[in-house]
Amino acid sequence: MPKGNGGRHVEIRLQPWPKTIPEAIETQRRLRGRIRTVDDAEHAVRTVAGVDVAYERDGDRLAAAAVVLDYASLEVVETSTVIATAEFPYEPGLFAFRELPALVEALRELATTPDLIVCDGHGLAHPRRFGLACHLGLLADVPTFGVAKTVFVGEFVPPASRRGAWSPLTVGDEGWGNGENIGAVVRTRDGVKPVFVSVGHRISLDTARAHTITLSRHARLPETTRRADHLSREVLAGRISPSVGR
DNA sequence: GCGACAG
DNA sequence: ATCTTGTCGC
Repeated sequence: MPKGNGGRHVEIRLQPWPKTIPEAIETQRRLRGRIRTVDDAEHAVRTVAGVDVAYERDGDRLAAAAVVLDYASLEVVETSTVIATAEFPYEPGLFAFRELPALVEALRELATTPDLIVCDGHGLAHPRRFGLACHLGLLADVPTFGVAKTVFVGEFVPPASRRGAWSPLTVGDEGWGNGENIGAVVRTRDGVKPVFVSVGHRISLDTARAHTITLSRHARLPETTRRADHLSREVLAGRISPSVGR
């Protein structure tokens, strides 16, 4: 019965977490088939969470933050932060294996299960169609999508300069419109650089794009990632104590 | 072979 | 991601 709302805690298990590049790639290939790119039957989104990780310039300490907002007011409802150590090197295409352990820890500490999670990075717009947003969506079994600041894979035509304008992000398209659509290049504010939106899990691209516009009411990036980004940096800097770790 | 490469 | 001053514009 507790689907989305009213749920108690985000339940996630990491199972044997990959330690090597080959293992990580194999894990993505094994899990990508489970991704669902359609909206859930129930649409109501009352709470939305943003997640992000801040890194120490030298050393391997990191701070992960999960911020839950009330979708309608964009007011903070709850936050959770974790100080941890980076166990996986940054590798383009495998960056979920570096950030997810800490993010999952932070999500577990939340008292409520958000109806949606917005990730800082790509979902399907990934070399193997399994970016961080897809991976987190599957592990948490919560609707997710990613909003990245730069393109990773795919081609696109710059969208018009007005807020709301967008163009498809495609791959395998040599100019004849026969490629596959892996995301959307969205202009969240008039005249700013566009962001790259792609589905994570249990959501459609159209819905993810609509949420991106709604959540980017005050800036180029969604309020969710802005809040999570800021909080993770404050915790890493020691100006705010983490709810987990020390 | 060479360069590119989410954060 | 992180390192960095000033600067242009609403």
